[in-house]
Amino acid sequence: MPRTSEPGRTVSSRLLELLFSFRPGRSALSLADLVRETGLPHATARRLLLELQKAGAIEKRDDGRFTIGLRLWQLSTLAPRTESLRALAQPFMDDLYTALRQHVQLAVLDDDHAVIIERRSAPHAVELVSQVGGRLPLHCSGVGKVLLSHSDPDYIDRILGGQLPRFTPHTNSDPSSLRREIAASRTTGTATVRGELTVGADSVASRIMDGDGRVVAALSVVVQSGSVELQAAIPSVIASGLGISRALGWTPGTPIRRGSSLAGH
Amino acid sequence: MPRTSEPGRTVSSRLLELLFSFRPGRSALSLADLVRETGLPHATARRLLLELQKAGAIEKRDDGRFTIGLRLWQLSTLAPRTESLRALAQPFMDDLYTALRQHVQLAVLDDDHAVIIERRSAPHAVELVSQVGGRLPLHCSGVGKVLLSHSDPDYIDRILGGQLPRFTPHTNSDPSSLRREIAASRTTGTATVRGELTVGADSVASRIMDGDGRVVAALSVVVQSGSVELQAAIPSVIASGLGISRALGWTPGTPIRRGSSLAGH
DNA sequence: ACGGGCTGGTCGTTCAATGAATATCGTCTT
DNA sequence: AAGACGATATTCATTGAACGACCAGCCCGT
Repeated sequence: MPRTSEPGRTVSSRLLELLFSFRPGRSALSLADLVRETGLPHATARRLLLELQKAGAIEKRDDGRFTIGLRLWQLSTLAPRTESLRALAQPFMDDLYTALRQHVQLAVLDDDHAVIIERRSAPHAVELVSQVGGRLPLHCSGVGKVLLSHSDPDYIDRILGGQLPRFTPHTNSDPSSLRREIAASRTTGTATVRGELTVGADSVASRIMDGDGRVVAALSVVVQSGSVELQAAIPSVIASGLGISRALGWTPGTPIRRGSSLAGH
Repeated sequence: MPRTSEPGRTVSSRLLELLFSFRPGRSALSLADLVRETGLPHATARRLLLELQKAGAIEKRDDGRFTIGLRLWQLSTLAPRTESLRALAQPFMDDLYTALRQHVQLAVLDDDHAVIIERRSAPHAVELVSQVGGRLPLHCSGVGKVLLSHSDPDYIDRILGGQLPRFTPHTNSDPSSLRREIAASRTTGTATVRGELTVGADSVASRIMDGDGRVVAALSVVVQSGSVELQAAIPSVIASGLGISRALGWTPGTPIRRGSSLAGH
């Protein structure tokens, strides 16, 4: 007797679950991998994967493993808040990188995390945890604090009231202390972290506004602890952030608004 | 009595059809737009769109229109032949751009087209038809000719035997003439086009090899007709292409193979 | 007030989706 | 060589999830 599956699971949900099984570090998955990941029966997974493949959403490599397809990548270039922002920000990031020779990151808010949408990487600088497309926690990353501090109060409450995992001994996981930091970040438009996410990595971030004054992104520089005086990097990050904001149509007179946090969940 | 729909159309196909309705220039679609585009009934389209939204594949803007979601963009960063290739190629493209101050494009082969996966754009250079994520025809673009010439003979036959649309009076749509060009391109590793795709735009392209000697991409420079002597740009494009190839693990001794054309269809 | 275009929601019918079972292939192990 | 294993393919009777006609608001411009 078939129909063993839990009800409420739609075809679409299974299809999307298969798609989103691909993660950084697990970007080439075999049928068996996907079955393990999703818990779907072989036959079901295979059928759905063939449909995904036919549409070009995924591709099958010579070794039988599946990878994300180029058609899906093309689709993703249509995502707002990435391609246009990236294109505008690139020259500024190049300049900032040239000036400092340190990691430069651009991130936006999504679903309780800061998502890195562009980076300039120094080959021999600190090793970083995440790559383009990766996610950073809001409470202990430079870009995260900046983005969080310019969100809705409700959203801030939810984040600070939830899990605040500690990544290093320096991670600040105290809600009231964080709340003070957030308040300060909202007035200055910047935030700094010292070894809170990765031991030996410090970061300074600054906000980026669109033409309506909404904080839509954050720009940061990550340096090895002690290699560069972080304070000295702040003005350049602020200036570059303002430059990108200007390119987005923002002018110094425009009042700065909280970003529409697109609250996840 | 429902069930009017043509049989053979699966849920998955409808879901993917909705997703792939998003195109450059049509990147924010309302429910009604998507219904028109796909021919699905309102209710069906809405149900599927809600599932896509729940999974984060698409997002709903304040005005009710749907756009590609950030989660989907994150997924796409896992696509092979894009992110890794882009990251490696970027410095070389920067250098080439600095040297020439002209459009620089990086493209790979997919489904009968050359797909642009990265670009450096000169603000005041020729207006180009396509953007990052866009597609170029194989028979009348620089990158297209290079990629085509390093494909399987069967694939070349299929392309040259199919439709060869003419975009300008200079478009070469004669199969036998194109075959000679392709053969030449295969020996030199480069190709030039003069106003074949866009009037007033000339282009020169060079191949890029991976560690196994497979031609996996093509690099091109696009200039306004007459503004720069195209011949003069060729050496720099070749050198940059070789630089990227070296970064991919290729060494001059490695024999050059036809790329695995991932034949569409 | 009215029509047209849009989004949001309901519900009985039915066919596409399901997954246990089986086949097949390649690769180790004994 | 035989057997065990893990993987990818393929089949098919059963059934509940997907379907879409229909209806209800809502916001326009007229």
